[in-house]
Amino acid sequence: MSNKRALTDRESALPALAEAFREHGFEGATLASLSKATGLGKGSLYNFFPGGKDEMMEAVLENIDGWFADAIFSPLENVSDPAAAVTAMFDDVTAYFRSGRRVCVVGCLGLNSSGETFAVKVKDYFARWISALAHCLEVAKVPPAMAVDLAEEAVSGIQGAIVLARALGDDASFQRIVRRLQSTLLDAIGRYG
Amino acid sequence: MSNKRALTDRESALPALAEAFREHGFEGATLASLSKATGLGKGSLYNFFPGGKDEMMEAVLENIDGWFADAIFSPLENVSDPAAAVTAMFDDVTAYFRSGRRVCVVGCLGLNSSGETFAVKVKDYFARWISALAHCLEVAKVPPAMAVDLAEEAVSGIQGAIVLARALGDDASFQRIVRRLQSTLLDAIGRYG
DNA sequence: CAAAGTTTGTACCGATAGGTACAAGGCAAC
DNA sequence: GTTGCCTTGTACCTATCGGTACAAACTTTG
Repeated sequence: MSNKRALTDRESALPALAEAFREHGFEGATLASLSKATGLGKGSLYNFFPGGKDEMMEAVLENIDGWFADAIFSPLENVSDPAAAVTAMFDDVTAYFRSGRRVCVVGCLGLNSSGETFAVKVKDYFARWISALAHCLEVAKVPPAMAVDLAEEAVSGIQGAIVLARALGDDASFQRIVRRLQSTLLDAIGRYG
Repeated sequence: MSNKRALTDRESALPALAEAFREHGFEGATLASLSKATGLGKGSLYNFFPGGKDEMMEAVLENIDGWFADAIFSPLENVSDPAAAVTAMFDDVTAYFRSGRRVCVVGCLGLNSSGETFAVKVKDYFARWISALAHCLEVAKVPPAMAVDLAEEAVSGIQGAIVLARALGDDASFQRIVRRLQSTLLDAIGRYG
């Protein structure tokens, strides 16, 4: 297979690209910084991503979305033990966002106008997260309207915790907030399950 | 007074500057866009803000902080009726952030490395908000540890609501989340007050 | 090894970034 | 009206932006 190498390298550059976008934002990330982050020259970068920065971000979003689909969304959508699934979600999310030290690329994109190009992907990511979590709560017999409300609150709360933890430079606050969100959900599950 | 005009114009440019920084972020806001937003030429901009973009953002932060100090922090710090103060805070915040359509400049600054220059101001803003709100809850006889937790949760929750509402393009979600946060606080006040 | 295709560094492009210099214009005080 | 200060537009600077071109180097295939 002639394109095996190419695809592999393109794929393996994504985490570094994601990290660079996380650190500097989409506008703030220059080709020079992306080149340094990945260890690839400009030539290679444009070889793998002919569409430039836009295509790189697109690929990064796809990659992130894939990770979340596997690690977060699917387990919630195909849940058998809701309480365990919720606990696992919070554990995975805390690890993924490094207790708020790591920023959510998707959330950040939505915040300024440079991300308008990716608006659909951003929206879908959050919509799917909320509906997956709401489904999980409904399986635990939480009334549908309340399930959606709680799911929305939890996803939003995680984003807020990232903002606050970054602003205060204090991941302990992230942990506290997320722990509270988790018990709110577990309480609801316990109440109806 | 010879410098009255100058100071007035500098001050009156701040809202437009803030809006431009909100829309494009700090890195994304170019001098051209700042010039267009304020209606001031480059010459005037550098006359009022010799330090360039950094000084403009500094002034914008100062301005925002002043507004919050007057409208949000002080009423919480010098509270007599905690329930009314909390309700007023949520009303003012909802109006200020236009139900999440408007982004929080301070929160955004904390998210990427371009805001490191302003880290102290960002941190102080959130720290003061949380401690003012916690104080308000303590006046309502909420136990101190719980007051801090609730305050942290509320401030963080507002930031999360902005992120989510922007991402989904749906201010109704902002309203729902903020209403929930408000009742959580009012419940606590009612329970102990 | 030779042929064919991939991957890479380097040099380069026009556009625009943030910032400076400065002369012309506007405005108050006398 | 004239003086002196403040304000402003324009022209200009260098650095860097995202992006292109392309030949050299490397792989893979036979």
